[in-house]
Amino acid sequence: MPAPRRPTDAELAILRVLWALGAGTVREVAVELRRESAYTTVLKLLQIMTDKGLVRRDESARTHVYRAARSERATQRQLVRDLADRAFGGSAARLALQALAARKASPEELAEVRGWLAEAEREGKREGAR
Amino acid sequence: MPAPRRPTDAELAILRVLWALGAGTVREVAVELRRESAYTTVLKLLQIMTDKGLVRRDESARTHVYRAARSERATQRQLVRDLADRAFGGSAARLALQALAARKASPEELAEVRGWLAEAEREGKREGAR
DNA sequence: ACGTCGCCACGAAGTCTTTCGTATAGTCGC
DNA sequence: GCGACTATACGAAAGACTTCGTGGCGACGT
Repeated sequence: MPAPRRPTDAELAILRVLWALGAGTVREVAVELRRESAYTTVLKLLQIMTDKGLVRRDESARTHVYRAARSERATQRQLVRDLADRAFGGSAARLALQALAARKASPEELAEVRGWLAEAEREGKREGAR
Repeated sequence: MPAPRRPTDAELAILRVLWALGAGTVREVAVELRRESAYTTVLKLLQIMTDKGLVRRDESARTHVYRAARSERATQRQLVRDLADRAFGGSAARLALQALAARKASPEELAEVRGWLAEAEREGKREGAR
C-alpha cells in the first residue's frame, strides 16, 4: 500500500451512501444520488475507488456489491487530521474550537463535549500529580 | 462576488505564508516555501489567486505586494463548514468531537473548550427557562 | 431462439490543479 | 549604452477529477 490518499468530493459522496447502506450495488448507490450523477458515472467512480482501495467489491454474484474499505470514523479522522495540517498548523484542538464556534450544538452534542472535557481533565490531573 | 470557492492545497500553503507575513512579494513567499516550489510556480499561483479573489495585489511598485483577501479565521471557518457538510452530515459539533479525539490538547486549549462549554450551557439554560 | 433489458468494462472528453520554461521588460552600476 | 539581475506575463505540459457514451455479455420472458 503506497499511501492512503484523501478521498475526493465525489468519492466521499459515494462513501457516505455506502456507510449508510452498509453495502450496496451500483444501482442502489446511483439511486441514492439520483439527482447528482448518471449510473455509469457512479459505476466508473466505484471502479476507480476499488483500484484505490477505498471500497471492496464482492464479485461472486453477477451484480457486484460494494462496501467501504475503511469505517466512517476512520475516514473522518483522516480528513480531520488532513485539514488540521493544511489549515490549522497541525493543531486538531484549534480546529475543534473553530468548529465549535461555527454553529450551535444540540444538547446531546453538548453532553458529549462535557464528557470529553471531564475525561481530558482527569488525565491532565493524573499527569500533573506525577 | 460570485461564490467563494474553497482554496486548493497549493493555494492554502501560500495563504498560510501570507497570513504569517501579513503581506509579501512573490520572492518572499517563494523563499518561505523554498523546498516546495520554484519561483515562477508561486508567481503563477498568486496570479491565479488574484483572479479568483483569494488575494489582493498592490501594483503601485514594480515589485507587487500581495495580501490575503480573507482572514485566516474566516477561511478556517469556511473550510470547517465545508468539511462538516461533506463528511459529518453538516454537524460541526460532531466534527469538533472527532478533532478533540484525534490528539491531545494543551492546557490552554482545554481551558478554551471549558470556556466555550460554559457559554453554551448558559445559553441553553436561558432558552430552556423561557 | 430471440429480443429486451440490466450489468460491467473501457475509452474519451472537459475541466481543474500544479508545475515550470521561456519571453519580455524595468533597473542599477559602470 | 551594456550587461547582469531583477521582475511579471504567458503558454504548455502533466496529472487528477468527473462526466458520460458505447460496446459487449449474460439473463429472462415469451
